[in-house]
Amino acid sequence: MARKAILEATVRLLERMTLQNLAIECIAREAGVGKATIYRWWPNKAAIVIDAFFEEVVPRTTFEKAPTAAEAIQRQAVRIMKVLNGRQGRIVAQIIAEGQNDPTVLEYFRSMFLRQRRAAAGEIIQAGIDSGEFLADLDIELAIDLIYGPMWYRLLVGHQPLDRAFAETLPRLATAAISRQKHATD
Amino acid sequence: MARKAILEATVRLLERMTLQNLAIECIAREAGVGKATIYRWWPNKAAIVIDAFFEEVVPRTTFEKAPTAAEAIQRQAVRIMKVLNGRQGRIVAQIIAEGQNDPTVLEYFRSMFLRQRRAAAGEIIQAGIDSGEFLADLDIELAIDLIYGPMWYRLLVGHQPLDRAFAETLPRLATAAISRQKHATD
Amino acid sequence: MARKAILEATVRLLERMTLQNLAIECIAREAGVGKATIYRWWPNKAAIVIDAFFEEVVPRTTFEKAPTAAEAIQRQAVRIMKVLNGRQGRIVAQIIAEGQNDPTVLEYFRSMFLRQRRAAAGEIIQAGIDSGEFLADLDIELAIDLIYGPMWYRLLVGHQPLDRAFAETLPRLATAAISRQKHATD
Amino acid sequence: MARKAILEATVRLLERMTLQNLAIECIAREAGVGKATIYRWWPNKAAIVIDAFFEEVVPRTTFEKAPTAAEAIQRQAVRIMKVLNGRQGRIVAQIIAEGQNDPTVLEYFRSMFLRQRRAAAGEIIQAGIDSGEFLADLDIELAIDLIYGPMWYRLLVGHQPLDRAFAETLPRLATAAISRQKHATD
DNA sequence: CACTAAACGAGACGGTACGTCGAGTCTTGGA
DNA sequence: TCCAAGACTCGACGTACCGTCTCGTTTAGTG
Repeated sequence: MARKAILEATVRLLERMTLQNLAIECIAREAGVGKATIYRWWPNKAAIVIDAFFEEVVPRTTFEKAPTAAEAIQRQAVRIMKVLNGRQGRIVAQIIAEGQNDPTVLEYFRSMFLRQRRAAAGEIIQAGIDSGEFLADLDIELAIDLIYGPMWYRLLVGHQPLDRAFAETLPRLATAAISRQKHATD
Repeated sequence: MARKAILEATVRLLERMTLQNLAIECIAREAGVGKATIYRWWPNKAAIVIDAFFEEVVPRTTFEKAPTAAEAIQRQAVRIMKVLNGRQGRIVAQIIAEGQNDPTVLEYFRSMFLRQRRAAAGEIIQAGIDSGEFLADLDIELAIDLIYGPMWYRLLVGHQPLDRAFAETLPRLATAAISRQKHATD
Repeated sequence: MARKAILEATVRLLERMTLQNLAIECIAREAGVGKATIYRWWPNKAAIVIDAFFEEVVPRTTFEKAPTAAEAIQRQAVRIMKVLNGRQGRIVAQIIAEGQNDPTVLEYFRSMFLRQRRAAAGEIIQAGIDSGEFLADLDIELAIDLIYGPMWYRLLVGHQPLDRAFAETLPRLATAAISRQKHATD
Repeated sequence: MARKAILEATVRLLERMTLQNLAIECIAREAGVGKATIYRWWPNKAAIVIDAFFEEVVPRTTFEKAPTAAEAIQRQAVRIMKVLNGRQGRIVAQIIAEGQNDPTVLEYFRSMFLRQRRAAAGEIIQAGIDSGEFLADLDIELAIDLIYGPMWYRLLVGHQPLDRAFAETLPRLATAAISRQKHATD
């Protein structure tokens, strides 16, 4: 099957070059495949990369059990940050970059990557609300953005590192913001 | 001066097309200028756009006086969000996108745009710390990211709108997280 | 039978496009046939066209009786010219064009189309020689070329039209050249 | 100048391959030139070949002085046939072939190659008419076709060789057809 | 009458070339 | 002397067909 060869070639090439420089002709050559075959199956470069990325690279990082919702979030955040901090983070960043010029890329990225993760995070937060740990009238979407937004910000703008200190302090502050205790004193 | 004609042409063209599609040949034609002249003055497309953007477009949005630091942040956040939500937001997003493939673009963007804004925000937060409004041991950089990160996240990933509700709730939650009161009950 | 569908599709397509533009994929689609089936039966495009052309289109124009050989030639020339002057002429021209790059096409064309016609013309001329109408030592092949060459020349090069005046004057001059004495003294 | 390199490369390549197989990419590579440069100056392959052919290859074969018009034609015919019989003949044949699918090619060919030659031949014939050697009411265009048509016919259809016998007998017969009286009856 | 083998449609596949676009460099002619 | 104008090489784009090659699926012909 050509599909597999193409995705593997893409992964191989992404280790050496950026998505921007990654020509479709390059993938075709590396995979030993005709360009037409690629265009038959994918509408654009980013779609290939997203497929390649998520079929072969991404570990399906999920939330693990934890005593409190805040604790679960904390652990997940550390794990996600580790991923974003490496080569995979660079790839995701470039997919988002590509998406700024092509809304379908962004949509594809959201549906392949973001949706599940945000849904999972949403469940944890909902559980926290139900247990009285988090604010009752919390906007869940906003809560998720509060936790993960700063990570993406640093990943994409690069003004500060995605280091261990950040990985630990950020979710602590963010979960504090949405906890009931804080609301009582507000 | 050719420089001015080029920047003006760039601004004019950016109203009609994306940074990605904006060819240097296009700018040269629009400005009535030789391509070589452009290359003499700027290393790449994004540099032109950043110059054009910040010389002619961006209003130097600053913090206004407010009774509390939280209040000042709140107002500034609303104002920034309005900018990001329009055409200028799309341009900034595309500059950041360009930056994913070229670190110098990102660095140029940070030094031209981000640095001052973050410094200004930092001063407000520092004032809040000094007045006892915010946590004494606060990591200022992280505090700034907590406030603005979610905005950039939504701007760049587009999973949720940058609407009025978001503009008001986000800074409230974020400043709550860094306020002393919350720390006391934690 | 697929063969018939293919030839009919070819004829149909040739009414709309040139042989050059006639893709085998096109024929396959139009005929509702797999490409492999076409390749099973014909070595190349021109072979299909020649078959299609001679099975379905060409009327087997033959010489009719006439009082003199010159007269027979005259009538046949007029009839042939009429054929060459229309769509069929264009197709033949394109077959010959195709033949410039593939000798087998040319050979196939000669054996399918030219041979019989030249043989028939040769018989008439031979009869004219035998009857003393034409020169005794006449090179028959050359005589045929003298009569038909100018027609093909105009068909293929298009510098002058294949009109009625040409159709009548050409064979008169040509047969005069090969007659023992000139007919009209002009 | 790129133009020269392109034409030279074309000539070089035509010694190894047919016009049909001659890809523009090939010419560009051989000439060390960008494809765009070729497209800037020529509308299609055949136009390049025609230019290349007539700038660098074709000797400007002209009529030489001769005692009679028939004699002048005879000599010129032999010379032309020599040219058509070799590699140059193959190239011209392929240009005409190309022309069957693109009228502009044919027109370009006529204006670059045919026009002058036919005009020169026309002058000789006119001189023959004026001197009383040829028929007074002769259609000159047709006369030219009568002489050269058979050559092109053989060149393009290949049913008979363009040999010495043909080269000598053809113009003799053809000029006889247009003479006021037959010379020798041979 | 069932079974097999061929011929078949559909279309994926690796290729080659197409004609276009823009990048970034280099040359020229007029102001 | 400077610079617009634009020619130049280069490389990738996305498309069109090429001719080859599986795939099932008809469809005959034979056993």
